Amino acid sequence: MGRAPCCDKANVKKGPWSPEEDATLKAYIEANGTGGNWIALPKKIGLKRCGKSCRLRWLNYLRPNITHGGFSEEEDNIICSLYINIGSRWSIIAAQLPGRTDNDIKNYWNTKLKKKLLGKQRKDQQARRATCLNFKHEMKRESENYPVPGMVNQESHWPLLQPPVMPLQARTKIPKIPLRICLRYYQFTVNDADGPNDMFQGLDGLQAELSELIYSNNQQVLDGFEGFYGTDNMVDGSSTGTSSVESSSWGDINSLPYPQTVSGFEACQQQSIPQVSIYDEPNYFGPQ
DNA sequence: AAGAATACCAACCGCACAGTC
DNA sequence: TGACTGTGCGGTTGGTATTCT
Repeated sequence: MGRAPCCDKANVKKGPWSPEEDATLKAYIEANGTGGNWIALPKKIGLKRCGKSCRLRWLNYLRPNITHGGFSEEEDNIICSLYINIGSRWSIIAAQLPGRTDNDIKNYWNTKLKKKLLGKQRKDQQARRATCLNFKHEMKRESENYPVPGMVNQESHWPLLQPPVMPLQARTKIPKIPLRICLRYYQFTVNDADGPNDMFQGLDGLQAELSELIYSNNQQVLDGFEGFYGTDNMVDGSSTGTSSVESSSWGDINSLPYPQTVSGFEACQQQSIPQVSIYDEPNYFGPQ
């Protein structure tokens, strides 16, 4: 037996909201608030709408101080960085952009930003490939002149080719990392990227938890890439499921799996990210 | 000018979580 | 402790607008 539906589907209107419905809902909420019960609200004000639909309409459209469209470069960078670090947690990303809704950001990402980044990523990758090839040729010449004893497989020493943007379809299969950890990791990798980081000092439990989650997460990220792009871009055996990531430790930040995945977005990372203090946001650091 | 293809975005759906009883 | 319920979230859908051929 499934869960009872939240409303009587047969007697509920669907589709676009009329200006009258908008006005009714807006007027009521502005005067009385939601009353803490969205399910009961439409009945109370005579709207033939599902409570969830009312909530969505209010949050995404009727709520004061909503900005639609016209995303700035700075907002692009914030979205990009947060997406890379915490994935499709749109509500969290929206919380960092005053006036933006999660739905807006989600739509913006899916329709524009993703394509924009993919285009840039392709360009960057081509450039990197060219640089890498030149470097290989030089090294080859060098090694012919000065062979390195004991170096069997030089391939493993070439710089990593950065994987492209994670396809959404693949990402959806990734288990969610707890919010508390996502946010701290975001702070850790983005806000503190420039200097020595002591965020995890005294947080051994969190560190271990994150390490484990990031690792398992990354395995699936890699699997996703493999499936989507083939194994050509995979490096040092990661396509077989035994990546170098396995030996990642927190002792060396460069060995973290996420920054490797992330670093293809230098363009984003190098932009100055505002020091958003997620910790100040009561919604996110309530009792966890 | 018209039909097809693509882009955009509002809204829906279903799941997970948290609170309550 | 487990069932029930409201809420929030994220993925997806479908209608409309715009661009392309």
